Amino acid sequence: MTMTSAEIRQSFLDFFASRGHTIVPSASLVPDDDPTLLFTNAGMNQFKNVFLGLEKRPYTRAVDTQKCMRVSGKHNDLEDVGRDTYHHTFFEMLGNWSFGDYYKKEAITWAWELLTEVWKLPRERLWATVFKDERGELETDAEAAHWWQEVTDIDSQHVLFFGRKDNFWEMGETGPCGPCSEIHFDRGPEYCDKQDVPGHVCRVNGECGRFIELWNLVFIQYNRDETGRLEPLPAKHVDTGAGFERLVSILQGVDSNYKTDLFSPIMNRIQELAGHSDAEREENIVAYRVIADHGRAITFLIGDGVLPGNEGRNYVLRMILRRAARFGRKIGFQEPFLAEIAKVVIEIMGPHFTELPARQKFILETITQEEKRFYRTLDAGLALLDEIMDELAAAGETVIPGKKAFTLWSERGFPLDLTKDVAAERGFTVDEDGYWQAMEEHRLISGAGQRFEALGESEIEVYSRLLDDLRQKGKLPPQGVLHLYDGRVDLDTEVVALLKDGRIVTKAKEGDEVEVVLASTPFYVESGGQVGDTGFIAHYHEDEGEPRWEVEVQETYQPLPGLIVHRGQVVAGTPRVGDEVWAVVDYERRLDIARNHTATHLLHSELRYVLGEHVQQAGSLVTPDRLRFDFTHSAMLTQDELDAVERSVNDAILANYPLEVVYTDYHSAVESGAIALFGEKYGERVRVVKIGAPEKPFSQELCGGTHVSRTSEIGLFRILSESSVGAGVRRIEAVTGRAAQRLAQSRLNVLDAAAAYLKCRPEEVDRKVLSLMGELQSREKEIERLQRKIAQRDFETLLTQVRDVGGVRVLAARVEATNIETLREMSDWFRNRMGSGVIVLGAVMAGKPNFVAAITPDLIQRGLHAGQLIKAVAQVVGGGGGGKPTLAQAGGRDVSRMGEALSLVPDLVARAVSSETG
RNA sequence: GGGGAAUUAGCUCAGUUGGGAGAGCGCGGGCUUUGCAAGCCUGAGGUCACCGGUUCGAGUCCGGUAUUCUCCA
Repeated sequence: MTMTSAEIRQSFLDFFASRGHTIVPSASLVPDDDPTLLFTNAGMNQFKNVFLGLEKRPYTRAVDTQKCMRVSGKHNDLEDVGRDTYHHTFFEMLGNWSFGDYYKKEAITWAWELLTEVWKLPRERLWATVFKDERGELETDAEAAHWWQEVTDIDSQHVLFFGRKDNFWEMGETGPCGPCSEIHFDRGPEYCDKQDVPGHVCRVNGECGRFIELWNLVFIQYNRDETGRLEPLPAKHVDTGAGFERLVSILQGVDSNYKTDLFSPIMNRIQELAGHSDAEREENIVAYRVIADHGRAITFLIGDGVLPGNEGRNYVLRMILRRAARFGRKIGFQEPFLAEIAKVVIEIMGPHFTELPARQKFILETITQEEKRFYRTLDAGLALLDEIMDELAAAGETVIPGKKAFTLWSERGFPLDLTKDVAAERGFTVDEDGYWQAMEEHRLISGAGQRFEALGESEIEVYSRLLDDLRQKGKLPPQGVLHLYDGRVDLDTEVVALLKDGRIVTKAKEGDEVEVVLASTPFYVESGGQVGDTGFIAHYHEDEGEPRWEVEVQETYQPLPGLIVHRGQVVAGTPRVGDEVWAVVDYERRLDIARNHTATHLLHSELRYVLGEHVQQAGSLVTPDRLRFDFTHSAMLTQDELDAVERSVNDAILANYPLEVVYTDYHSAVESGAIALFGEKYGERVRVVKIGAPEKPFSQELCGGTHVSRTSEIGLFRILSESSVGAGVRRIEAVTGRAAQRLAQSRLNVLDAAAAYLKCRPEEVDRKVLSLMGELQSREKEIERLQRKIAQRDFETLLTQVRDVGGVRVLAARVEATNIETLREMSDWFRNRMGSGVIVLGAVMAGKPNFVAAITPDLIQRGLHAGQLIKAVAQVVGGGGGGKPTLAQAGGRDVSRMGEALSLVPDLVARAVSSETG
């Protein structure tokens, strides 16, 4: 009786739960607070700070299945996915963890027990590896080897020793590390894919597919310092990882991950959609695998709040999605189909990863939208490719240069295989060598940019040591600084630490910039988009009205969980560690922030009501002055929509809904309909802010921020702007309360003033302005008409100055004109009237001389050229010019010599004409 | 983080050594038709993304910024 994948996952979690482990939910695929990492790529990511000793958890034993993505680097290459049966972009990593609790004995015992007794894998097919340094520098892991023999009934011949590459695990250049012990499974000789290689012998850590690694038990016992030395750790940890998909394939007895029940429903759905026979499915198996694998990846990524975009992780998502779409096209899909694949993924994985069904509509819409975008770029690329081929065909070529093909790819995202296909239809080929050469050049130029830079660890270490120290001395409770911001704005407490210029000090003096750590604090710490509080920390002596010392707090932040730091300036006295203080928040400012924050929730709720449930928060900023709310929506909001949203928010304010804050656990909160945000990390206990009647809340969100107690306190809500942040994300900025009142007042004052100037009622200002603008426009036209009339009159008198130069009618004159267009127009009249001739007109515009020269086409053949003519004229006034043979213009600097310049024209014409005849 | 491309009328886009800002669709008015689809005539609509530089002169050349697209890491 084979187990389903869901049963296997659950049995893993249950097995360790029954041995004192806390079942921990998978962390998001988007690592928070770790800029060195594009995606969560291993089970230990979320515990990294625990291993580093920077963070404490309420448990010492944990078990989980972690969502992981590997798209580049040593572990995986996107291009390989689909070619074999076991590489994936998205996968689950099962793990059990000990944080300074049990160690090698238990880890080995339980792993063996689970594999052989619960999952009933035959022990004769299991192998274990243990660390033995090939350089002899590090200690052999005799302890692990001992326990393998002692607590398991593994065949003693099946315990092997391997060196650093396979059995020593390090997190990075420095940090926690240690030996590991791997468990391998022998799938049998029929799985060997190297049988035709001479001299090949199947073995553990060999080249072939017969032995595969099932489970890695890492024993963290050292810390590697900057000099590369290994220091034994006081607390030893266990970090294990078992690739879930591979495990399922073994337990279900299939030879490919894609044949497990994690993938086969997806593969079947692809076949159904494509209308393929079984033979056709086998022919296109690589495409099937790619679509199935990538389908899972994109579903989970979007489920964790990643949107397709053009940089960083957003770009990776787009790349994976488009790769899947491309393979889909290859096997015959003509329109977006990936949402159908995602539906199956959600069906399979939804029961355990509940964020998927909760976000289903959004996930599917996002996928289809991006797929459509991709089809559009393909269309654009096709048009461009056609153009390129047209040009080549005209030149008698049939090979598309590699560089052109690469440009299609790098600028339009148009893939090479498609270029080849389309080219072949018209009998063209592609210079692939040139393509790869261009790709290499591009890679060198753009890939030379540095990688992500690691954060300054030293700063963190100062805080980390400080926090440990304060806890040990009992200055702070185990959970750290008490954060008592909820519902209060002041409290009495004690200074437990002071920092100046990043160093721990015992006192500070007036004027110093300091960081103050208090035993408890009423200051809200920047979080969830809400800015931190400002205010004062002051030390009073009994019965004295004035404080002995006072610090003006400008910023509060949390460098580590449990540690809250107030940064500010000492405005009076000398603060000392140990002083009793009164910490008080700037109340008015806190209230302004609360108004904006509550209004943000109302806005979120109304946007979903007005625009639809696809609206998801994509970011927010709440300050005392204004609020900014980013959300997913594909189109610009119309004025009607904005009006509707603004009106509904104000209606909700007027309804004077009460607010209620409740603490509950994450799952029941989400189940009762509370909105949780993408990419946010929530603990088990969450804070829910409900607006409206408690039994039927108007809005409920998981939120740690500060709020008003009834909506009417918000006052007025007014949208300032609506704009775009990126593809599919819009931004609304708005004000409330005092800021809205100030805005309304100043706007109305301006309106009143405008009405007074216009001598009309404020309600009529827009109409009045429109009619004035209309009038202004018609007057401008009238002026233009009159100017033309004057010009025409001047032109008539000019005609009397036409001279005959060698049989050519020539007119050179200075006129009054305010723009170059008038000069051109006059030259048109001249040409129309004379039929044949040369005209050069000059006028002063903005204090500088300008010229236009025009020559009728018949005279061009006699060697005349307006451009050359005017160049010579302009030289006299210190300028230059040029143009076409028939029409040219020029400018200069010296107004006083304009007459002289124009007087040259007859001679110049005469010379040009005579050189032609002579 | 880096490379490349794009940004011109409400929309889709032309604009080739720097020298008259254009087309199609859409919109307004008029004509034709029994009516409709349409056709004909005519009109309005532009800070050529923004800022700076070169030049007598910049949609066009150079530098920077913003936004969008795209590739590499």
